Amino acid sequence: MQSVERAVFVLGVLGDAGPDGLTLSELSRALGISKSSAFAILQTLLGYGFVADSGAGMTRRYRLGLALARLGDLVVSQIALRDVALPVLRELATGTGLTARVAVLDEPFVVVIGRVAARESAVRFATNLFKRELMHCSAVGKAMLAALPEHEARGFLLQAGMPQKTRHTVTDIEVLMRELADVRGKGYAIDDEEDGEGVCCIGAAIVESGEACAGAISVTGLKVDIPAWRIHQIGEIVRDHAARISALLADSAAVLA
Amino acid sequence: MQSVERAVFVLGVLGDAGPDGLTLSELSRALGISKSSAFAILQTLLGYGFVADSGAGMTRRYRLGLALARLGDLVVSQIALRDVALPVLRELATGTGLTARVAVLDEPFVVVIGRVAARESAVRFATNLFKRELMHCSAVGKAMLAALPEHEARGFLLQAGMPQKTRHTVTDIEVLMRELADVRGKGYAIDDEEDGEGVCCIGAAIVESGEACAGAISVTGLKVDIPAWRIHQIGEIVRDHAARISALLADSAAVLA
DNA sequence: AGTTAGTGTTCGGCAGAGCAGAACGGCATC
DNA sequence: GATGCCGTTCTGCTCTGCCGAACACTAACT
Repeated sequence: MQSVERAVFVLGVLGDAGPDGLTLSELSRALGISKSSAFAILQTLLGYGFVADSGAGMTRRYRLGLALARLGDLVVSQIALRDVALPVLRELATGTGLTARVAVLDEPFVVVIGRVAARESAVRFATNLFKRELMHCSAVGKAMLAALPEHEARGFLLQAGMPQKTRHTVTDIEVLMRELADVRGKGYAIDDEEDGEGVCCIGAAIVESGEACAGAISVTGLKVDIPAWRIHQIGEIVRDHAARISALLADSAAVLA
Repeated sequence: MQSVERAVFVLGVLGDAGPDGLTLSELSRALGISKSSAFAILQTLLGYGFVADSGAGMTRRYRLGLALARLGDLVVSQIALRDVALPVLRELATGTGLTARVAVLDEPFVVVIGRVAARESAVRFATNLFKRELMHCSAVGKAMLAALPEHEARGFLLQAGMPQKTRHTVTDIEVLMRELADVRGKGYAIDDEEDGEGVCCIGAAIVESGEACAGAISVTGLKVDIPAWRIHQIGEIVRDHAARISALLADSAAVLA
């Protein structure tokens, strides 16, 4: 569906453009389509608030509209896991002094849906929320892969690919599958500078009442702040908090039933 | 642009449908279009994460996807006013014991972009964030209307209409314009059960360094908790907090320049 | 088991939606 | 005044995206 596809691209480009937005001509050039086509799409999206125009006379600029904020808020509020996990994450963050995060599966990717920064953390981990991230080089991703049936895990890795993000990234699928067996044994996964240089994460999966994997949590810190001897200790803490979230999730599901 | 319009409608009904989503047939009936058309649109949106499918074999269910959360988050983060206002709103909420909110103008409507609930508030004001609301029956709306040039204010009211939401709603434009003159004099606007029965709001506009109106803030409480003699006192507090936000906003703009 | 009503998915043919390109009217800057 | 570049409008051609029907399948009754 070409026309819808183009509309999606428009939103993507406007999103990257920042608060000042783009002019029609810039947009049409960025998309490689004619001005008139871009104009028609913009007018439609404008009518429903998906884009907004800074109506300053001529050389009007277009940016993302508030209707997207509304829909986005709706999506977030529909994720039961988020509300359940955030209070526990706060404890986890203060307990370990690290930044804590929750993520869910978005078919071949993981998406971080919540974050609690550590009070004392010197560094801000400004990872962008709600963005699709690769599974093979993050603690949440590997924790989920380990919790999934093996053929599904393989399928996701094949779909998304395993690009080398740092020199520590595991790019061989068989090596990773062996690591996942180890993760299953220990109950937590480690990302040792595999996504970002100098950054280390430890994560554990959340399982929905014996069923499928519902998500995962992790703590993030600088490699310097996480010496080898603390890893196992932190791993067990993360695993236990994940288990508590799993239990809470089962309870809240039971209330609804 | 019909095709894009339909895609927007798809997102709209999926949003209303809740976390469980809809099946393809339900969706096509709700939209009044053929199954095959709805299918094509869904496949396109699915590819970019705007919708997600609970891939359970047959009778697959579609719901809003996380890409919308990403874009929504982007939109929110692009609103400079929000970050500036929220700390001040916290003070306002604790100071008055009422729920505080920030809103911006979305051409003929207002949109609440932030909220700080009062600690002790017995009632939860679960007004939905980021939703377009009418200007003529809210404190933030009237505060903005008063801060705008009169012809613009009239234009917005005509575009959006002035439906009667409660028996206290002002539905006559001339009556409202006279009230706006009073608002300009006092520096704050009152919504006295004009939007919801028993609910009372007091708001003030935020002006961007002498320029156009950048937004507005308000406090919300039950009519019972806001006796007549407190209104003026609260109004002045709200006005002063709005002025502080205006000043902070000018500072942050100056830093960028 | 057989029937029926529901599902999601695919295919083809027709029509009109949406494409590009050119033309128009304003606002700048040179 | 001339020259770019802006957003917007128009027109005709073409290919997109529409619908209806057919298909594979599940689930619930009979």
